[in-house]
Amino acid sequence: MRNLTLKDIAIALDLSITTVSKALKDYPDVSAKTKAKVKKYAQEVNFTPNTYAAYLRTQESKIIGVIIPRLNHYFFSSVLKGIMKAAETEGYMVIVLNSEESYELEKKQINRLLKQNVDGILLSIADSTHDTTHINNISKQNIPLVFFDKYSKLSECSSIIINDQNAAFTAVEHLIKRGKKNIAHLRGPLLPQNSIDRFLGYRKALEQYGLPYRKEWIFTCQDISSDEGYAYAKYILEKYPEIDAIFAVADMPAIGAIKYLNEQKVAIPEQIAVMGFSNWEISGLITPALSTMNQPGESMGRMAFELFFEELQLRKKGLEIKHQIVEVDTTLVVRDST
Amino acid sequence: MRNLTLKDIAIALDLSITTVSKALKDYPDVSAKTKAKVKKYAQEVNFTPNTYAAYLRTQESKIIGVIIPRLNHYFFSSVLKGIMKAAETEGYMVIVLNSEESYELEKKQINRLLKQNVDGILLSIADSTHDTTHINNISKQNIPLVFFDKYSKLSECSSIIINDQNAAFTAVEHLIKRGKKNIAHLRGPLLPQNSIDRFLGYRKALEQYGLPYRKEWIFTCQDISSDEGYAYAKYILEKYPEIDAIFAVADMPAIGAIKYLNEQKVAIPEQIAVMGFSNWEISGLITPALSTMNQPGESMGRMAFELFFEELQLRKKGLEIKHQIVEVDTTLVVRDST
DNA sequence: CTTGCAATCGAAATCGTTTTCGTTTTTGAA
DNA sequence: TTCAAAAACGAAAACGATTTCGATTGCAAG
Repeated sequence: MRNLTLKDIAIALDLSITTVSKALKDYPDVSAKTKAKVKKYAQEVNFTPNTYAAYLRTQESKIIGVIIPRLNHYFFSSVLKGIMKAAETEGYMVIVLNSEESYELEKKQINRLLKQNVDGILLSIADSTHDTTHINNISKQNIPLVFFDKYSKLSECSSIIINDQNAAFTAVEHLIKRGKKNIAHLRGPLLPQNSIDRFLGYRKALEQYGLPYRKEWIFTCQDISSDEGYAYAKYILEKYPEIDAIFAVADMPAIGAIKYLNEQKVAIPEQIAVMGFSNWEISGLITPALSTMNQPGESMGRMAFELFFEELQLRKKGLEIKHQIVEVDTTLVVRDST
Repeated sequence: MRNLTLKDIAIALDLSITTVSKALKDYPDVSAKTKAKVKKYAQEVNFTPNTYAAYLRTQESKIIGVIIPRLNHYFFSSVLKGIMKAAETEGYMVIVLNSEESYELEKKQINRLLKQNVDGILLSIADSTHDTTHINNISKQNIPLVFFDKYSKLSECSSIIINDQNAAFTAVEHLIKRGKKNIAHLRGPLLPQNSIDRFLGYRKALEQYGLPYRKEWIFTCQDISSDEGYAYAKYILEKYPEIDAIFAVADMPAIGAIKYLNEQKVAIPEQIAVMGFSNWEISGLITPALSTMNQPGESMGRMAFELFFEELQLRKKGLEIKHQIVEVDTTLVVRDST
């Protein structure tokens, strides 16, 4: 039982393939009567045109590609969910690829998508990506590219991001307002822009409130893992007992830190407050519940798709494409850890 | 800069399209010299055949579809990761769709994939799926279907699953060996087989160790959420203070229960032990760390793809297809909550 | 009864690859 | 030198949809 074709319908209704095709696409040179007949029949037999065959003429695959740096990761899978939901409403399929935060793999996955002739690429760049020539290849193939969350300032294209610096500022400001004066920062890797911006927001808050910035209180989480948070909390407690708050680049290291502090029966937030970033589902469920900055993954995903879709329409109409950089609001979520 | 075609190569090397195509596919009626020349050039210009055009002849899209009931869910996104990695090694792309545990949406997504002419479908059925006619449509289209984790006994096809009943038995047995005698069960919804089997495993363990089975100690988590675990823990503490252990159908309800017990300063595991199921990344990070049954998501994903791939090879060769049901081992992970 | 003009319809080319089958070239033996 | 067989290549037809452009029909005006 294979899928039906235009030919099947044409034979059944004693029409030409051409007329059937045109009737279904509301061409003006098909009579209303014929259109109705064809549409009714197509509906009955549940006909939809073969997308691969259509691609050959239209060069539109109705498939987009999404490259994600981490898959089993609450924030990114939320974004993915938003992308998929939005894509569905416009009849697009989503091919998902994983870069595993690796520059090499990211390059490879981009090439795979270009070879696949997807209609667009949604990308969150890997932590280890240090140049963007592979990304610029996408523009050469003339297909829309949209960044979400992790972007590159070197490539000019539409992006859906948060203001990491402001969000980090708000987070650290919150710790300061809680009376904390010696605030450590578990920062992310050195390359990605969001990791840099969060660090800058942290430093700006210290400055603005007249607190000293101490380089040795910055700890780099290469993998942004809970293990690193755990290990750094141990180190902090032993080496810098004066530290009274930790601002982590993400929820995972924060949760790792809390894990260690709990084991050592350190009072949270009284002795050490802990602040995360992203608002993972789990962050409200640990004890004490983690204060964090909420980053609306699903709606970021939806908007990423919409940016792609708008750009595609402009391209189809041959209009000038104006890249949009959309900043989504983050919100402070105060729980028990601060 | 569009992608190159066979025609471009043919012109460049002054050959026919036919010969180029055959050279690249190692047909015997092309001379070794020509083959070498064509392959070298194709390599240089980084040629790969257009998959959509190839589909038209071969009816192979080199795309598979995966339908997942929940996306931002550690276990399922781990499975997805495994599927994608395996697919990549065989040159397959993966279209991901979300059923949101909804029967209606699952039906719709299956139809979308059939219309897309994917080469196979990997499916974990939704909790609310109560009949399987939509699933049987897949076999009618004659494309391979593989279940992972949540399967249906009504549809005969290859599956990669765990032995939920045995795993649940092991979990409850562990609680009993810890000296617990009044064990409640936060079960999953009524329909899905895994939820039923875990319940049966629970009951079997009670029986085998001579503990009474009490119907009122079974609590149903419709959404398998932490909120439900939280609420049931409250209810249990108030209504059945004699209960000394909780076995949850999944980690999330278990974590919710622990959240409440922590708030009430209930000693875990002394007063009440808590056992989860799945071994989410987070379950080792909460306090107290959650004991659970490990369910190897990523390798289940890999194996699901392999089952699809094997079946595809058999179909291509016209051989008889034998459906395989593969049971993956689960392991008891003992942490601090039991 | 023509002629002109809409209104409808359909033939055919096209997209890029695969594959069948026929054509040309080469080779080796007579 | 000739001829048959083997080796190497290419023409052309598919796959299914889209779209251009030409063909047909119907109808009203001249």
